[in-house]
Amino acid sequence: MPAPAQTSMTAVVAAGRRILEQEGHDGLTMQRVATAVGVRAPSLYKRVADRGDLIRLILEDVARELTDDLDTAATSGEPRQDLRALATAFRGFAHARPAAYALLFAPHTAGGPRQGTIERSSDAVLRTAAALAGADSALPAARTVVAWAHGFVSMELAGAFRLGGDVDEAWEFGLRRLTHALESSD
Amino acid sequence: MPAPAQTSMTAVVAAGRRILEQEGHDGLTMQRVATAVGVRAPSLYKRVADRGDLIRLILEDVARELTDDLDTAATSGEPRQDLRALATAFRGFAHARPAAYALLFAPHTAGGPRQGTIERSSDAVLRTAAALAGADSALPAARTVVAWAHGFVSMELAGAFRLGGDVDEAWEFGLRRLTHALESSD
DNA sequence: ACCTGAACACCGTTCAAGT
DNA sequence: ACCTGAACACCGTTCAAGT
Repeated sequence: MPAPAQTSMTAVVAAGRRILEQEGHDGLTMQRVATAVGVRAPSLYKRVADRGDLIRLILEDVARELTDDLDTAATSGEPRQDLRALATAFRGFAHARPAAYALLFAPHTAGGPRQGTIERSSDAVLRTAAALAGADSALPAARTVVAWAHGFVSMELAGAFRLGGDVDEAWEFGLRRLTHALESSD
Repeated sequence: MPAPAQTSMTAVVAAGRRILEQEGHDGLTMQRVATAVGVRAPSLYKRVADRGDLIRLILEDVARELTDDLDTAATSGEPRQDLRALATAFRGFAHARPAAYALLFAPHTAGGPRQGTIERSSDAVLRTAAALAGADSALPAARTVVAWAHGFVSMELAGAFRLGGDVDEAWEFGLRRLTHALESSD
């Protein structure tokens, strides 16, 4: 006689995301997730392989959301404006979901996101980089701007800017100079 | 009758660094450190307050080492060459000690490095940034280049560059363009 | 088919007892 | 003064037993 399902993979992942953001990576325990969806911890193993698998599923979910934000942002058709919109959306996402963001760029113990997820998330940035720096330099140009944006935001979130000064001003400075740097040929 | 000391804070921190690099952050357990220095786990609490404190001590040690590397690198007096040397030293450190590097830029649960450590580590980059971008823009310019370098290296170490292409070429591209971008006034 | 309690092998940390 | 075993409150995970 089958026992009725009390939860679902979708609910488990959603609860995981909520707990990740509220309690941090270390607070994301199987027991807490289980309680949140109304079962005991062992039952979670009917939905996910293990904690690493749950984290990977959360990761895919977060990546999809960031990709949607970026795709929505880069629509002006004017490359410099698109780059600014992409950077702003990127930073906004990180500020709104710091723990999810950190997870996205953390070294992945178990495989990380699937290749398709990576490609889809890179698309808008690559298009804008190509428009600014030329098709031949699109990949290194995209890597330069993403490296800058990720480095800036992750240092900001980690509290690494501790010499005073205006952090927003440094962001604007970097964005302005980088935009210019990608445009100019060397 | 005092029991003879079997270890020291210095030895505990050194063992911690070795284990961190070999076993990763999660493998850095009190039990493993204790075994490495020849005592049982409870004895470590005579040397460090708790695991967070041990991590903070390791962090200070790692920061001092990176700072020394950077100070040694930026000595040519020619700003563009110094920037290249700083970037190369920074990336080299991260490649040689990936786990220590990740710790350095991770959000710090317990306080993080002391302010003096931060200031000393920023010095060489700030001087070079001032020489390139002018004293008024030194801080945002330094933040831009460190954000780029950290973002690049951390993505590289996390395996986030998964669209093929030459990663070294992207590093060179970014360094060249950024150097130029910091020099040009806006 | 899914859920559960019990169990196992780990953690970090505390503390009384030894020397 | 430092070291130790025992203990506590947690983890993730497995599994036999329930429905």
